[in-house]
Amino acid sequence: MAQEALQRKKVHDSGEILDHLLNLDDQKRLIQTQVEQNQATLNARAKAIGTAVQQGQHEHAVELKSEVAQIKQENASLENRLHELQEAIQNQLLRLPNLPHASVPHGHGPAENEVVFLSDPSAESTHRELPHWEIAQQYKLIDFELGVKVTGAGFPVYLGAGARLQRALIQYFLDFNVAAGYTEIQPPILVNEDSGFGTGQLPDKEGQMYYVTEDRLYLAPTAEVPVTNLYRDRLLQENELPVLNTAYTPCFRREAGSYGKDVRGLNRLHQFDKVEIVQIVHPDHSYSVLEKMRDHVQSLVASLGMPFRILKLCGGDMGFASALTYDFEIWSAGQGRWLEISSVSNFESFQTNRLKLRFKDSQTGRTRLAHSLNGSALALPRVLAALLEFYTDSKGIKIPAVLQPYMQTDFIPKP
RNA sequence: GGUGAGAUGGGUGAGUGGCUGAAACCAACAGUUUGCUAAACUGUCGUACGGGAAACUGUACCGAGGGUUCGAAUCCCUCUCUCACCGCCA
Repeated sequence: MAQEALQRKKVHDSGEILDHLLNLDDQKRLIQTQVEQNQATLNARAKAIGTAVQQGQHEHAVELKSEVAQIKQENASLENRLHELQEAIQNQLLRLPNLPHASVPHGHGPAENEVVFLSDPSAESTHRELPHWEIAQQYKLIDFELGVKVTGAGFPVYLGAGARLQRALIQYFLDFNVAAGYTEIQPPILVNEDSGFGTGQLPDKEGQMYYVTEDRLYLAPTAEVPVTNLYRDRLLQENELPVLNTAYTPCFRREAGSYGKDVRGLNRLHQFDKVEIVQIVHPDHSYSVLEKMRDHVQSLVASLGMPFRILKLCGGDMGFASALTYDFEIWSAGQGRWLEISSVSNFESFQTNRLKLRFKDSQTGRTRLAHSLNGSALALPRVLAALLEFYTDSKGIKIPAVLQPYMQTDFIPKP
């Protein structure tokens, strides 16, 4: 069953890996039993020596000591082997992706994703003259060249109304999330190695993250990492669930090896802004919560008034840690293509297992792993791209109604 | 960067070699009692892994890793982190 599920996530040698794991586990158990039996004997002997010495039976004590020495020696090599096996199992396990939910479509890539919502059947026939990078230049909203000078490609500089538009989007998104019950968080943007493992970026995405060698810290690729890790090593009471957090952070991605028109303008950046929502919930409710998060993001995207669609990702296109993912794509009217602006996922216990994030089940009294979910609400650059393309006409840029209070205007006239 | 102190269960916090998986208190849970709430009383109450159908039982864990010892939360070494004071600084 696990093998079939793994194959859906494009783990081709899943059979081998699982056989190997099961084999390792059998060996481990066998040796663990032996080691523990020996240790039980040692513990008993230690006690016996104690009483023997107290009662002045020194010869008996000496006898016992030599016996202990022998068992210890025997156990040393067994323990070494046990540690080796445990490490091997851990390494294998860390490299195994989360299993997809039963409803996840089969498939290898974007072509097999399932469109589950389309805001407007004629979306793809919506065309505008200019791509956003030309609008941004004309209106002096973004200067890509300046960013290259200061840092490098993929680090745009937002200017004037462009900068204000960024701030308006961030604030609107945060306010929208807070109104839905999310608590706003301002987390650190640099995270340590443990946090990277906690949410599953490590070891899977080593090399995708910027790394500060001097202090051994990673630049967060998404607020998901610091915000979810807030709850690492926590044992929550059941009544503390669900946890709803939202956070705005810049996000940093190295994204090596990408080039061409797919990455022009705001399509793909090394630094970008994103407002994230994170929930930590009772495992029995995580899928109904996922649907609620999907609805929440849907109404947020819809409020911007542009064509968009929702995809249920197929196994091959899903992330390492996810069990079920909905992607939101907005129509880029100037480029004639869909752009991903949000990804909403249920990670089930994949992250919480690594995080040791548990709660006390009030019915059974047992500790159980919570489930974690997150989603973008929303990622800025492609929203801005689509917005500029969709709302610009020969006279200027119309500001969508929901952003007008933050922009303090409804229109940016053509210069 | 310098100096000093520290790291124990959900929390506070005792514990300097065997009687400590760990006192006490708080929180939590179950029950008793008073009409509800509150209070009081009684009891339960760490985690992981192994064995067992289960009752239960074995092992490990007192920041992490090593060492001394028959025996380590307790002694020694290394590392990490936290706190305080000083220096520097938005």
